[in-house]
Amino acid sequence: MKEILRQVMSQTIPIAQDEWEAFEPHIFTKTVKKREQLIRLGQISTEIAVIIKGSFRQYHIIEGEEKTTFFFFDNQFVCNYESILLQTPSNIVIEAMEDCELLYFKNETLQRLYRLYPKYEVFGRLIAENVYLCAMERLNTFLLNSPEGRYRKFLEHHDSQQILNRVPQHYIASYLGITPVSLSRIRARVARQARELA
Amino acid sequence: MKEILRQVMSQTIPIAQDEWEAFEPHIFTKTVKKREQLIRLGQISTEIAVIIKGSFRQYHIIEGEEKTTFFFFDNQFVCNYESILLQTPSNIVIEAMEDCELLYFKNETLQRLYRLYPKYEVFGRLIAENVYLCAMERLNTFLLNSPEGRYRKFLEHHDSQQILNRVPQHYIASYLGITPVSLSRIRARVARQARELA
DNA sequence: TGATTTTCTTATCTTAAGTTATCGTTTGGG
DNA sequence: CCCAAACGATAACTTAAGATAAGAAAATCA
Repeated sequence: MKEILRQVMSQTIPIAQDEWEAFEPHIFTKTVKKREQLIRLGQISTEIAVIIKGSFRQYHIIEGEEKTTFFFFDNQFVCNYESILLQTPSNIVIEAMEDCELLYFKNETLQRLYRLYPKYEVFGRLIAENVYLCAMERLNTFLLNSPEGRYRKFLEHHDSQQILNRVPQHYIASYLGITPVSLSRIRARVARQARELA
Repeated sequence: MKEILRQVMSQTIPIAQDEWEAFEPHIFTKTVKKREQLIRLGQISTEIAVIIKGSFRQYHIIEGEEKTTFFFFDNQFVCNYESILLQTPSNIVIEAMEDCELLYFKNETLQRLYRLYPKYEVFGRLIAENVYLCAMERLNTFLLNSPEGRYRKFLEHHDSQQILNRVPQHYIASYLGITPVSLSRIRARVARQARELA
């Protein structure tokens, strides 16, 4: 089971046996039931997890409203990266959308590995670089596309599978920075245009 | 002069004398005239620069239109981080808004330092983490605020000084993801509301 | 300096998103 | 199994942003 984490990590950089053995004992498992919160408001994050099974959404609470800003799926890391990096209280909630199984480890474990094995420092950098690239790609969809354009891109990117069928539509609307009503209209418009083409 | 780079770097992590001496000979200076391009479309980036004096804007070209997506000012790093990380041709232009003086070094120099001194690897990670946090903060203004809200935040954040007086307004509009006309209206609205309060 | 270009504002019109409400449908809990 | 709550589509209305154009002010430059 823990091997899954090693596999996920190996997507960025291969981990040697001795490096893995230093890490392995500090990896634990956890299950989170649907609607349970993995990250709570105001809590300083200390753990980094990988999703074995299930999915999460991240949301801000703005004037009493939940604004869904991110999704996490199988084989992805979940954590409040900002809270971990800055050691500040979380301004977001991360909540299970399905029953989930996780592997997790303490950030202090990672920090220790940074000092013991240069490889992990490289790993840490590659993760940060990767996460940056994702954030920029997302930011660009806002800078360069209209709401309808964002929805179309979203469809291309997450083609039917994963997200689309597992995530309530009003969460997706929030993710795209629009209201549920607006997304519903955009969907109708896009579907109509597709029909007219055929 | 090169000391400025050391100071900027020291904001993330202190650089020891021997570490600095390994780096220093590989730092060069460059001047860029207003409207000259530091990063060109399609070019694979190899250099990382720090602005001693002046400012740049970054833009995409979408259907013949320039969409300004970022600004760079004094004491900031300028580079096409994405192109450097992925070794892909640049899909953006970075252009001087004023006559600029720069320090710069080759990415390969940094890569070599990564291998020679663990400290630089840490530096690389901290930069990536930092840049990620900035991207997220920017993304959140789109997810959580309306165009008017984004303009208000922008005002708070860059309070009169720096940007506001050095940057043409239609670049700022683009940066906020709206048209120049729309920004002009928002400004009129905000100004009117401020007057009504007084 | 004078001419040209760029920049910003303003107005009009169009389009699309926000708001609120209604109505089936689905989901989930008791 | 039933009831309440959540969800999605749709409609009516309001609000604001996009597109286009015109004119004034500022910056550029020859």
